[in-house]
Amino acid sequence: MTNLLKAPRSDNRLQLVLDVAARLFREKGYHAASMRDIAAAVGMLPGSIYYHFPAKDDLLVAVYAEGVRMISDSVKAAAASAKAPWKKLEAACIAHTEALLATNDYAQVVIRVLPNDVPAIRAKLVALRDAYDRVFDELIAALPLKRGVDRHYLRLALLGALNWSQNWFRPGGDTPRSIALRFLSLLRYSLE
Amino acid sequence: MTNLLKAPRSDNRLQLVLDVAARLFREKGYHAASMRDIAAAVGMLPGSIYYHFPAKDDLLVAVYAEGVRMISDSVKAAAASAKAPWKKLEAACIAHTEALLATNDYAQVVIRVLPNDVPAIRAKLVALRDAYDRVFDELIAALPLKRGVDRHYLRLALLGALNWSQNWFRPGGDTPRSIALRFLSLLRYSLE
Amino acid sequence: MTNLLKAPRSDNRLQLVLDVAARLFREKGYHAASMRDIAAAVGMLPGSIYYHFPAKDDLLVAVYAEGVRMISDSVKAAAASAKAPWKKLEAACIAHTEALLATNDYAQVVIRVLPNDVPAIRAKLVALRDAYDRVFDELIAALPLKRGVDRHYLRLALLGALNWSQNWFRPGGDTPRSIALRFLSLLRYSLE
Amino acid sequence: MTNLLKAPRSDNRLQLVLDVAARLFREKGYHAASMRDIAAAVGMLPGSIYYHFPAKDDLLVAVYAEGVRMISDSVKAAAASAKAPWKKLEAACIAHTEALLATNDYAQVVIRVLPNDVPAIRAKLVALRDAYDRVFDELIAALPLKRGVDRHYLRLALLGALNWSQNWFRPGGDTPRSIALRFLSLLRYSLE
DNA sequence: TATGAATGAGGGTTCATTCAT
DNA sequence: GATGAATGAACCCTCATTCAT
Repeated sequence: MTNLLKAPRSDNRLQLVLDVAARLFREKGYHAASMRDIAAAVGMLPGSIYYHFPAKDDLLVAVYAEGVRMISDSVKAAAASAKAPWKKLEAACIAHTEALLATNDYAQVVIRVLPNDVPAIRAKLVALRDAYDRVFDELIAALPLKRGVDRHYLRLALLGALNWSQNWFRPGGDTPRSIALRFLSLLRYSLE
Repeated sequence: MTNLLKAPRSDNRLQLVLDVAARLFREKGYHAASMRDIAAAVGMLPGSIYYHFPAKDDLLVAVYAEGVRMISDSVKAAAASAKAPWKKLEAACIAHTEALLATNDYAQVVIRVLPNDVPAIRAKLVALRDAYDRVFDELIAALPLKRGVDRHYLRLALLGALNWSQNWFRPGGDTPRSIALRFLSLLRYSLE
Repeated sequence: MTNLLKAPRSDNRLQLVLDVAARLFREKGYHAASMRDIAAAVGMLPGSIYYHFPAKDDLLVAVYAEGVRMISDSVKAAAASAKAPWKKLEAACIAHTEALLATNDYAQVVIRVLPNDVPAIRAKLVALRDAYDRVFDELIAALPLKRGVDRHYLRLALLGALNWSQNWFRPGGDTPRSIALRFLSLLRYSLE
Repeated sequence: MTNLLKAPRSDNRLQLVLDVAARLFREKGYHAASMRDIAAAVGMLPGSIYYHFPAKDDLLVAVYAEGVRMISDSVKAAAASAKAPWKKLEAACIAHTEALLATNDYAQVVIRVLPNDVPAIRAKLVALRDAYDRVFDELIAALPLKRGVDRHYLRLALLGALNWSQNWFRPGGDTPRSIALRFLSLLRYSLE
């Protein structure tokens, strides 16, 4: 007489490990967050994590993947809620920035931890980041722009400026939303 | 014609230590570059580094300080070589980007290693970064801009976009110079 | 007839670590006995000790606590085996001196390693020593003494003389027992 | 044209090194007081000490020897100032205890640092301690005592109790003088 | 006399990881 | 699923000491 509802139970522990890893990778970075730290925060012993993940590397990959999935979903949903191309991009940037600065440990790890920090999985992390960039490529492709504007560089500039905000953002000042709007408007309108 | 003033007694190993540390911090990040790595690359024993720097922390602070000094000098010199405000900013951005992406291990460390990565010296690193930001504040203050343009956010957007380029730049593609020029022009001119 | 309660899963290496630490701290003192020494004598790797004790300090505290417990138990048992106050004290002094000079690594560490040698845990070590002193305070409180005899100083003199014997005792000469008896009799009877 | 009065100058540096070493050995013990600590407190570089002393061991031996000389002189002088044997011993004990607890870094090192702490020079330190014990042997030999009193154990008990006071003495409480007097009187007079 | 610069060994400790239970 | 106990390598750093200058 097996209980069919029991299945999700095991997922919950794994999910908890992942949540904690995401939080600690965000807070301290990859190297400074040790498996011991993570295990302690989960309420497990260090060795027990290895039942769920074969190595620390894999934990980071899993967090990264989840981070990309989450921010991607959230950005896509935001974009879908608007009609006009610029409004879509605007909604996307707001969602992106909010995930990055406030909402979501997973998403923050994707920006905080550099692929170069873990050479063994660099390629995987880069691939995940790249996949996410496609979302913005599409939104930018839909914009009506003056001839000669390089859409590739526009994406690089926009996301670069937003991503870098992780380095100077302090809660209590401007909101992620207003940061996103300001950056967009700097790019959209002529300065002179 | 020997230099009688403060002639260093031996060939300056301290400088070499600093150079090597800058290179390894840039390549691997702070945590992944060990004192053993640095010592080995210098050709010293690990303990010998401590004659020159009391702790790994201090090595990073020294590299950071030197990085800020170098990039700052180079950016100021570039700006001084132009007359018009926009041309000054342009020269500064080019110098900044070149230091960041190609030229200078020290400068690259300032962007690559996050203050948050080393909590014990976070404040020092932030202060050094901030001091550098002032250089751009001045250049931007001199620009003739439309009323309503937020100069603070302009600096954040511009430097953010440029700094983040460390994460996607690959030698052999666009040059640092052209990256700087493209970003500037995206910001300067209306997109539509 | 197996013990179902709290059966230690493997042969208790923690106890072995403690025993070895006690021996080496006694032989060499705290600073001269390295974690590597202790690990080697146990047959472990240095890092493995840290599974059982978070720091060398804690190892010493544990040895000290065990030393105080052991000598305390042994002294109390000896005292309990006699009736008259002076006989009780005599038995206690003999037990104390035997633990100190011959029997017990743990007890010897309590006398050999000075609280001042490890400032970080000085207070803990002093507290443990003080707790032990109480045992003798009680035995001395029960003595029938001439008016005017300071019982506090009597304890200090007696234990001081006995403890210091660690510095001149050589096995093969007078036994701990006879040392204790001689010191006691010097104090008990008039010299002139 | 040499200055004949210059000679003592060089002695002063050596003397300073010795003074500082005595102070630090007393404060921290032998192992915890590093050559760096000593050099820094002298205002020298670590290597410079080796001009005066070939090794740390030798520094300790020198401090020990000086300590024994000083306390010996002081005890002998005190004893010489009294006439009666018991008064001589009393004066000696007071001088001994004052040197031990308050006055003299050198003397304190002789009690604080155990010969066992530095196996390489154990024999030398023991010999120095032993030489000092002779002073008390003579004073005790002169006492008029009841037959059967073991003078050897009397010295061991008396000095043991006094020396151990280093472990419980706190400035501000009883003076070294009164400690010495109390211990002597405990031994001298019958307790019952 | 002393310094500047280093050595070589070893200090305490932490790391990711393993594996029998 | 997880624990208890350990491994082996590496961590940052400090030690007493040396020696050309």
